[in-house]
Amino acid sequence: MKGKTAFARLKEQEKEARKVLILDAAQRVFAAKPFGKVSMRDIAKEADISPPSIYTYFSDQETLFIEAALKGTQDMMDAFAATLNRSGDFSLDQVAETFIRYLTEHDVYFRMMAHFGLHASINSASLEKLKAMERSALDTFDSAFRKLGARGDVRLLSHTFFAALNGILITYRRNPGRSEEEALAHMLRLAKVLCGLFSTVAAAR
Amino acid sequence: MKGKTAFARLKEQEKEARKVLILDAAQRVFAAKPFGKVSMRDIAKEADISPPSIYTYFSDQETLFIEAALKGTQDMMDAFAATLNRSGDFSLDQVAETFIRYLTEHDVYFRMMAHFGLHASINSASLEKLKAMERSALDTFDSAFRKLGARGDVRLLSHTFFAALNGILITYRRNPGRSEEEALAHMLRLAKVLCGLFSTVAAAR
DNA sequence: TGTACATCAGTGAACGCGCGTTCACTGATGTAC
DNA sequence: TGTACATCAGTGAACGCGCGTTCACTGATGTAC
Repeated sequence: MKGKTAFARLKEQEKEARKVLILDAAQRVFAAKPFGKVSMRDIAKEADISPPSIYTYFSDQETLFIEAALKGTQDMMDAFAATLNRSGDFSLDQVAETFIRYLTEHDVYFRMMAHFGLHASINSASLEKLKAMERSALDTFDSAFRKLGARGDVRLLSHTFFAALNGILITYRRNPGRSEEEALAHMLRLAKVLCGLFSTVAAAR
Repeated sequence: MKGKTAFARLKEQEKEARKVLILDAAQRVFAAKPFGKVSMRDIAKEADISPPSIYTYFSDQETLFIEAALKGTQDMMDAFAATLNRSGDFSLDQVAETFIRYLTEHDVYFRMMAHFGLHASINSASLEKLKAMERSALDTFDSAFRKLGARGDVRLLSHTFFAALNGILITYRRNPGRSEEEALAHMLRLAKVLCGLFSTVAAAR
């Protein structure tokens, strides 16, 4: 009995590992083309398996896409937090700049989040994961505001700040006619303006 | 000769009118389903013509979609300006609230703009139109900031403000688990926070 | 250890579908004489 | 005014394609005795 369950557990782990391989392949495909143009065949090819194999691990396309997007977003938040920890600087300016830089460099994740924002249709388990990630980002902003001396309803400031950063990205990330560096420079400039506003007011509270 | 050109002109006008009918039908379809799921057959059906007929007026799908999105966005900006003019109130608060309310109620247009921001691939004539529209929105913000007493580089403030409002919309427009009214209320609350920040700083300059 | 059977990840081929677009044709309207 | 011809918006049917997904099968691995 015990041997059997151990064996079953091992098998499950293997299966889980192969799921992750497929999810990673999916993310590489998403990085290369718009969400709506990614096919099961694309992902299978990238993962080096046949298209039907995918159905051993995911019941259908939607499930795979949502899991991939969630994992991608989670990976992004982890990397974002790691970068901040490495720098040791949690000032509002630093957080904002890291956020903008990070999402500009890895814009797959930004497109994923934007996709959720635009066409949200998601089950409650996935939703909970997504909310948990947003919460962790907001916590980071909260502590930056507290450091600035803000008191009271810091969360509302964090919501606004988070939304504003997202807005800078969606509005100016693709600034046609300008180079990517110019677009990035513009976004960082706007983020600085934003930080200036928030700092003044947060400190004044 | 003169009769002939007059006739030709009339014909052209008719053709233009029928183009507009198709574009309007397209907009109604876009309002009902996500951008990526709209087909030529959908639009033909809505316009009450056969799918091949569309090709008399538009060379291909991409051309039709871009023209529809541009017309839609233009119509939106016109209606936005008209609403502001009707109220006669160009304060920052009023402009922001109208912007949020307008794009929440007619979210086709917001999705169109977001689509441009995400998957921008557009020719230079269309690009120029789009930029002109953005400029007109920014002008509105500029004058609101001037009214607040801001001097100097008002445009940078307008860019930031515009981006931040877009961000509030994309981040909280679809807040799953909350009703539409609650989402709207939250967005208006954040917009107020934003206006507070901008007002303080603009006035202090 | 050897053999018959069970399990199950993985596959090539195929199915049915909806898509953008083309084609050959129609039929209404305008033109020429 | 009547007739033969030209123009052109509009159409039903069809083409070719890529898609998500299913199916019957294979072949490797594990199990039972």
